[in-house]
Amino acid sequence: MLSLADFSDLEAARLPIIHVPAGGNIYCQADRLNDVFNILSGWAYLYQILEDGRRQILHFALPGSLLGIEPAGHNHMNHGVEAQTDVLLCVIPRANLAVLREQHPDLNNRYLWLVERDEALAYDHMTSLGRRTAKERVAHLLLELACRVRKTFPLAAGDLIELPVTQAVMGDALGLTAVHVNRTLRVLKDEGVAEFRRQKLRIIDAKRLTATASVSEEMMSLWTAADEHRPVHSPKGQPLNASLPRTRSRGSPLSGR
Amino acid sequence: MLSLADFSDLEAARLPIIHVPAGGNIYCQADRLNDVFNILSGWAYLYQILEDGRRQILHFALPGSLLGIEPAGHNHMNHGVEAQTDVLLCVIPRANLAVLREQHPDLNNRYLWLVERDEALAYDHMTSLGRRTAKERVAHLLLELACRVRKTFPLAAGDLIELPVTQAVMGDALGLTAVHVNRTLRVLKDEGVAEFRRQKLRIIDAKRLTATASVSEEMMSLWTAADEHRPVHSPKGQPLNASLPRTRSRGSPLSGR
DNA sequence: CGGCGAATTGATTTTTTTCAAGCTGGGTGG
DNA sequence: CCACCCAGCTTGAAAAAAATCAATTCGCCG
Repeated sequence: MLSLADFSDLEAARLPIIHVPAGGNIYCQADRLNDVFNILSGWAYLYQILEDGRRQILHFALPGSLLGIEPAGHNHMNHGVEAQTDVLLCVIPRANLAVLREQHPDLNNRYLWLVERDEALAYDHMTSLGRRTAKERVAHLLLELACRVRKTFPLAAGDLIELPVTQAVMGDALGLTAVHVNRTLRVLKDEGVAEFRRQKLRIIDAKRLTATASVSEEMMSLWTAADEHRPVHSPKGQPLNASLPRTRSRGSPLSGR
Repeated sequence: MLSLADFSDLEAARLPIIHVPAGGNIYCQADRLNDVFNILSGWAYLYQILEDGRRQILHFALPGSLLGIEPAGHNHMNHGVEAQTDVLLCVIPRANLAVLREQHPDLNNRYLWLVERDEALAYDHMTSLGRRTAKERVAHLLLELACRVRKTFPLAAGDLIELPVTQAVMGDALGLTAVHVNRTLRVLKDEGVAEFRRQKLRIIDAKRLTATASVSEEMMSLWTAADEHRPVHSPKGQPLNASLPRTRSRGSPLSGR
C-alpha cells in the first residue's frame, strides 16, 4: 500500500502549493481525501454541519496546523474545513506522509503532538459549550484566539489584536446565535473588560477577561505553544514551505467526491 | 531522557496492573503523570471541572482506551479521569512507551489511531453540545454508547443494553441538568423510541432513534471500530494484558501532585 | 425497617433563541 | 464625488428551551 520511496528531503514528498480564497472549502464533510494539508498562511476553521444547516465550528486552524487527519479505516472526513481568510496550503499525499513519519521520528512526534494538542483544545471547547455561560464562552474564545495569535500570556492591556472572525462565526463556534454573541460582546464592553469591533479585539482589562472566561492559567500554555513544524533536516526553514504558489478556484479544490 | 532499553516484549515495559474501584479517580485534572494507562476492563470517563464545580464529561473510555495522553511540553493533564465502574489498568511509564513506539511501528500507528479516533469523537460531541437540542443530544449519546458496547450497527429492535451511566452523568456529558435529561428520556419513552431505566437501555425503534439523534450513518463507523490493541509480537493476546492484579484504594492512586 | 442514592414530577425563573426592523461603514459604479 | 449596496452589526419584543427550586417516590441494600 505504501510506496517505499525514500524522501531524503521533505520537499520531495509534497505536491505544489495551493491557494484557497477566503470563504472557499479546503475540503468538505464526508469527502474522501488522498492528501493532508499544512497551512502555510491564513486562517481556516473545522466544522460539522447537520442536515438542516445547523453548523458547529470545531477548531480554528492557524498557520502550522495540519488538516485532513482522520483515523485510519475511515474513508471520509467527519468534518469540513473552510478558509476564513485567503489560505496557502502545502499538500502532502497521505502515503508519502506515512513514509515520512517512519523515516523521521521527530516528524512523527511532531505530527503526534499536533493531534494531541488539537484534542486537548477540543476538550477545552467542549467544556465551554457544555458548561460555560454565554459571557464566559465569549470571553474564553476571545482569550484563546488572542493568545494563539500573540503566542504569549498575559496580554498587554490596551493591546489591539486582529482576529478575522465575524460574530456569526463566533456564534457557530460557541453554540450561540450571532445575536446573542452581539449582546454578550456589548456587556463585555460595558463592563470595561474587552472590546471587539470590526474584527479587532481590544484588551481593556486582561486580568478580568481571564476571570470572566473561568479559565485557569495552567490551561493556557496550550495556546502559546508554537504550531509550526521545523523541517527535520533543513536548518530552520519555513514550515514545510515551498516556492511555487499556484492558484485554485473556489470550492473544494482537492476533494474527490 | 529516554532509557534506551530494548523491550523485546511489551510485557517488560509495563508496571503491575492496578485496580481502581468505581467512583475513584484514575488521575485528576492538573496532575503530573509519569505513566499512561490502558483500560483492561471497566468504564471510566474523562472530565474537566471548573472552580465552582460545574463539570463537563468529555469522553467515555471503554476497555482498550489509552488514558493519560497529553501533548509533549505540558506537564499537567487538562482533564481528569474517574472510574465509572471498577476498572483494571495496565500502567506503562511514559518513557517506556516512547521507546516502544519507536521500536514497534505498528504500535506507534495504533497509538496514533487511538488519539485520532478520540479527537473525531470529541468533534461529534462538540456538535452535540453546541448545536443539537436536548432530545437530539440524549438520543445521540444513547446511540453512541450502545454502538460502542455492541460494536455493531444497526442495533436490533428490542435489544437491552447495559450502560453504566446515571442520568446525572449523562447530563454532565451533554451539557444539560440531570432533571432535563430525565424529562427528555421520558419523551423518548413516550414516543416509543427508546427506554432507559436502571442503567439499561432498551432500543424500541432503532431507525427512529437514529433519526432523532440527527446523525448520519457514515459517522457511526467510529463507534463500531475495535478499541483493543493486539500486541505486536504476541499471538492474539489480550490488550497489553497481564496476570498480577493488585488492588489500590480510592482516590488518585498514581498522581504525583 | 430504615437509609440513601437515584429518579421523577411540578411550578417558576433564567437564559437563549427567534423574529423583525433598522443601522453602519467600506466598496463600487456612474 | 455621490448614491447605493450589502454583509455584518445592533436593538427590541416575544417565544422557546433549559435551569432551578422543591418535593416526593423508587428500588436496593444492610
